Amino acid sequence: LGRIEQRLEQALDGHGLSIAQFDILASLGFEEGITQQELAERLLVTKGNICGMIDRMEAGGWVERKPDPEDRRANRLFLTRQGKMLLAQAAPGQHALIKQMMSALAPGEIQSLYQFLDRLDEAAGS
Amino acid sequence: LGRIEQRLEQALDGHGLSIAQFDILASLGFEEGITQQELAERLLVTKGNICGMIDRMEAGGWVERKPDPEDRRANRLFLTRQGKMLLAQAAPGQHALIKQMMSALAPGEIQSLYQFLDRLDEAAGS
DNA sequence: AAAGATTGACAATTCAATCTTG
DNA sequence: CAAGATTGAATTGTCAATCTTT
Repeated sequence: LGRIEQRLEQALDGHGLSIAQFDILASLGFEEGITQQELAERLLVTKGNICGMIDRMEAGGWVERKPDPEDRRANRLFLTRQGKMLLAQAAPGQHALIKQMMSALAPGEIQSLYQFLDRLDEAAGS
Repeated sequence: LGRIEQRLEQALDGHGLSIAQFDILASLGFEEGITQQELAERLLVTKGNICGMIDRMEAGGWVERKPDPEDRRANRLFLTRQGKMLLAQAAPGQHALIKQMMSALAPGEIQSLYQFLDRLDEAAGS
């Protein structure tokens, strides 16, 4: 399974992005203005991890923390114009790659694959 | 797929082992006396990673570096008695878990699953 | 006290550079 | 020079502790 990740990684490398960074850009592209805590839940990582990731990506000029006007504890996260441009450039390649790799399986096979993985995951949760 | 790894991780946690450490113990249990470079190839990680892992595991008293008598550049890796005991304690639980999770699929389904994953991996390698 | 964020210490990983030996 | 190992910096991740705000 490593080659799949490697391929996605390699495609992002041309844009100067890691997979983790792309995931954050894509998440914020889908719903802007969420808090760091919410982003951590979406991506199934810890608050501490998100905090560090956002630190670097804010320094890189791709995302912005804006104070929540109604809760002074919280930051709301937004893409900068640069971040939106970068996402627009990188996302099509990722989607194309996934589509291309998925085309190695027939639609019914994809469904079976997901079902098998779900059942394995289910068996693990006990 | 995260729950599967989590479950294996959790079972190892009781023995004070991480998955990466267990992989090294299991590798050396299977073929002792290999070099760090060889171990890196088996586990598909870098020499630098193995070097650090062995540093910590040697400090923990689980593995030993012994100088290769015929090539003064190389270290040969061995399990200590403690390492062998730890592996003997931890391995059955891992095997049982994998067997249990795999039992969620019929034999033919397992074969199909591997075939699908192989084909995805194949499609990625281009 | 609980929630949101930050920080610090550590593990595991990569890569590039270096040192020693062959 | 190439091979084996080590080291240093960087990223991504965890967890626990802390600080501010609710």
